[in-house]
Amino acid sequence: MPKPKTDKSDTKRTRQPDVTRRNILDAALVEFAAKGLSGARVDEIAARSGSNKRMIYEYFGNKDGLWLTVLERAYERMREEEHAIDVARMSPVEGMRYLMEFNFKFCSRNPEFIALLNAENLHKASFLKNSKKIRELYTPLLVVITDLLQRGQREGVFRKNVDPVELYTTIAALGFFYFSNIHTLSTIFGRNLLSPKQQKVRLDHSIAVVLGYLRP
Amino acid sequence: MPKPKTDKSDTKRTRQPDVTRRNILDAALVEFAAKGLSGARVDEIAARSGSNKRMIYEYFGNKDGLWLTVLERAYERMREEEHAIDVARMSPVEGMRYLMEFNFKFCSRNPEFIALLNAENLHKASFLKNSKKIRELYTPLLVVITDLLQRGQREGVFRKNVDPVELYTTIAALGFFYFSNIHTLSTIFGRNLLSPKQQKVRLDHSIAVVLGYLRP
DNA sequence: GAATTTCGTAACTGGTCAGTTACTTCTCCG
DNA sequence: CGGAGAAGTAACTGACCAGTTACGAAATTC
Repeated sequence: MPKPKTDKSDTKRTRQPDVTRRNILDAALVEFAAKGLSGARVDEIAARSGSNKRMIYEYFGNKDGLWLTVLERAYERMREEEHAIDVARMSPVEGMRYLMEFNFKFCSRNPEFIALLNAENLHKASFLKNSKKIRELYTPLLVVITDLLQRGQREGVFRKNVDPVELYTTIAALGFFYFSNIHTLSTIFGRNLLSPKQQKVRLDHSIAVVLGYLRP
Repeated sequence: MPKPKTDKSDTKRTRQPDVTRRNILDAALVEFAAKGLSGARVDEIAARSGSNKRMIYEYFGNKDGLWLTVLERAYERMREEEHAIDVARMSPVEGMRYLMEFNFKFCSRNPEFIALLNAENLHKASFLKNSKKIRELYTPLLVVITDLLQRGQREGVFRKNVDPVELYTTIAALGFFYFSNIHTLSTIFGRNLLSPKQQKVRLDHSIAVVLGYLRP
């Protein structure tokens, strides 16, 4: 037995500070999203990350620092995905439809993002307000919407005098709210709103609302 | 001095279990809304209520029991306010406009309700699901919307084939989301969305979206 | 007005948890 | 190699907190 190196799984055991860092952030995202800031347990995050408490405090200072980093990272990810959107070649109506679908499905496949935002709003966005990165994350979706609106108005397929920020908020609301409140809504309506079928119904309706509104 | 009765403020000091109960619930609403379930402190609730811990455990069993009661009470209040709505004499368009305004302003003036619902959704509505009262609280707003839709369709001022549940969800979303995410949105947009001016802009836009969609 | 029940107070208990520390083990680099 | 420093471990600390208890004070009832 010259070099057993490690008893653990056969992952290579070289130094990878950035991998460890990422593992911690991944674990923290899950834990924070499931239990909120005060409900989350640092020990649990350490265990789940495969790393340990000491590293968490080494990299992130304290629980709050970890929270802020997780939050910023979640926004960054969303921004990255949004950047990949290209509706320049689509017709305004087509583009708007695509945009709403993207937003809706993003919410559907990122429930942790929803939970994180809700928790941050509970704290009156006090962490986000102190973030240095926050100014960069003005969402690109807004730019795309503005462009679509202008083209649609020029072509006469959209009504005039639509404020892009308001429309953006409306689109965000139509996606976000459904998933944010999906458990209480499911309980009250006695339906499982998480089912793909119900999700499709909801998305179709949302698109119909916005496109119906945008008619000249 | 025949009967000084109490050294405290001149509130009467007779036995009033229901008043004490209500005071506790009021205090709990504030604390829970501000800090969530796990963040809230029972000691703080006891202090704020003017009563004490012992009474809390006497009336509500434990922290979770208190949470559920607070939640049910919040829903009941909403239902009561909704019951007072009477749009029977309004035109469909007028009625719909009034309904959206009511919903929006209810969210505006009940931020604790918003916070409570978000916290409950974080817990996957596990408390609400176990509530015996839950079946009663199918919101009356839904009935009113159904009626308005039918009348509007008969009169030819609303489009056909609108699902009342979907429209209800949309209206709820347009009010709820804005206030639920008001802190992160304010931070990202760099505006104070809590200001009455911004609120009016938002409400007007929301109404325009729904009425615009409903056009035949 | 005594007995009984309700209400209030404050100290206590047992457990939890964020953050620290002392110490060991591994990895990297010259 | 071998030394320096990074990564890992686990025990520890001190604060906090949900829930309990023991006891006293007040109020209702008969």
